Amino acid sequence: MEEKGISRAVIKRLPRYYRYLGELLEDGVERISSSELSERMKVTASQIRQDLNNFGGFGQQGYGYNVRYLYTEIGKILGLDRTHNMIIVGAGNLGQALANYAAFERSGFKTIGIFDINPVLKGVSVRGIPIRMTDELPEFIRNNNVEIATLTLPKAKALEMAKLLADCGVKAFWNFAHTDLNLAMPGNYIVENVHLSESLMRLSYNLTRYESEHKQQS
Amino acid sequence: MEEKGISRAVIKRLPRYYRYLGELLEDGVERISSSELSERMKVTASQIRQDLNNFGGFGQQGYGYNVRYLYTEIGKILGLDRTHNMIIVGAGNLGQALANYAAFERSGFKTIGIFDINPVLKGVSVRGIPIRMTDELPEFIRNNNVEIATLTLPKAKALEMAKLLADCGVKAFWNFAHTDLNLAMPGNYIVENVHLSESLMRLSYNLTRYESEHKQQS
DNA sequence: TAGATTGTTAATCGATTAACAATC
DNA sequence: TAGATTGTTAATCGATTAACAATC
Repeated sequence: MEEKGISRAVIKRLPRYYRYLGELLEDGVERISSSELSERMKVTASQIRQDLNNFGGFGQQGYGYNVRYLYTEIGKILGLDRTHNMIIVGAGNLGQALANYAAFERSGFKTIGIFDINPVLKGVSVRGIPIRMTDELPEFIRNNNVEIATLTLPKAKALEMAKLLADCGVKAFWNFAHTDLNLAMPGNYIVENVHLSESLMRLSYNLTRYESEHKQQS
Repeated sequence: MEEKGISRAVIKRLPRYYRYLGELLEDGVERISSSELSERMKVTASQIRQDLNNFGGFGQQGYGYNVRYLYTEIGKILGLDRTHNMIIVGAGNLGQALANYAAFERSGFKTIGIFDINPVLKGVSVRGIPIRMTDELPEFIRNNNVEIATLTLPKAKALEMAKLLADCGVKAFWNFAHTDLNLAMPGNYIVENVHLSESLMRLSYNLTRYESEHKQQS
């Protein structure tokens, strides 16, 4: 099961396969063929088979794929077969919303700390987790196995904070700040950017096109 | 300036150009060449020129691009030259966090209503906007020009709600529910999915690969 | 065995990069 | 004018789809 040189496009699709397989599992479906799955997901059966075969032969000729097995295997590939300790840096609205979102925990992403610079928030609890001051970060990371740092702080402070965290040994960043952290970080780190405003702009682009095509409006 | 058949890949990059140009503008940079911009953004100059030329010749040979002009033009393409009225359906943590996020408003996305089914939230205000009950939605949409509906509600209720909103005339959906709304909606609608859990899984995938490559850990 | 469906190779398509003539 | 840099065509690269032999 040597995985190397898997294309970004394939990786991007994996979580979606995982979601669909989870739903099939909930529905009690035991087996599924690539063509059945392709119909549900609106992708080609060819693509499904190509994608999965990057990681190994999970199917069986003449039968298809066992849903539970495939679900489990994709889960392993995605690293969902174990717990990842996460901290949230920036306890504003978005940071607190993410901390409150229990579904991540079910997938193994455990929020073990929330940090902010605002002294007003000191000691305030979110889902049982007290908000700590950012100056406590180095010690906290030393005493806890922090794998992922979620950055929900203003762009101006995000890079500096990421560098500090990197120095403390954090390897992975889930970045909500409006900046390309991956380009600015010296060294080898995992950065996943979530740029909500860019998502909204794409929506706006498509809406604008749509409206100019259907201008039967008043 | 006929725009048609612009590839999804190009559209995905547009907001990023817009962001970088905005920063250049803030820094007082007047003109920039594709090669200078390519260095900052870590893409090829060729790609920048190709991308921009999908929409028109914004540059000048021997000079480059005027930052302010290009910024404005891309803004127009993205539909940021006017206001878009938005409602948020689902006033949980994420819905409230998005409502509180003032930066969207600066880009022209104006939250004019927040809705939930939970009677406890009735009348609670978020950034001056009272949370209304979802049964008021049809009338609200009739009386207000609602272009975009942000869906921050559980997956189980998202599709039903989207259909109701569509019937009321809402054309665009910013969907945070864990479901592929675009595939499930009958008819022609604009759907932009934000699947945070899938983003986190991609992070986890990359982290897992990274750790298995650097297993000098205890 | 016959039928079904995978795994995989080959063909196609689309997106990115390179090159350069046009032109400011 | 000479130098710079675009706009655009051509070449390359990578990703998707089609086809089919392998095999359950």
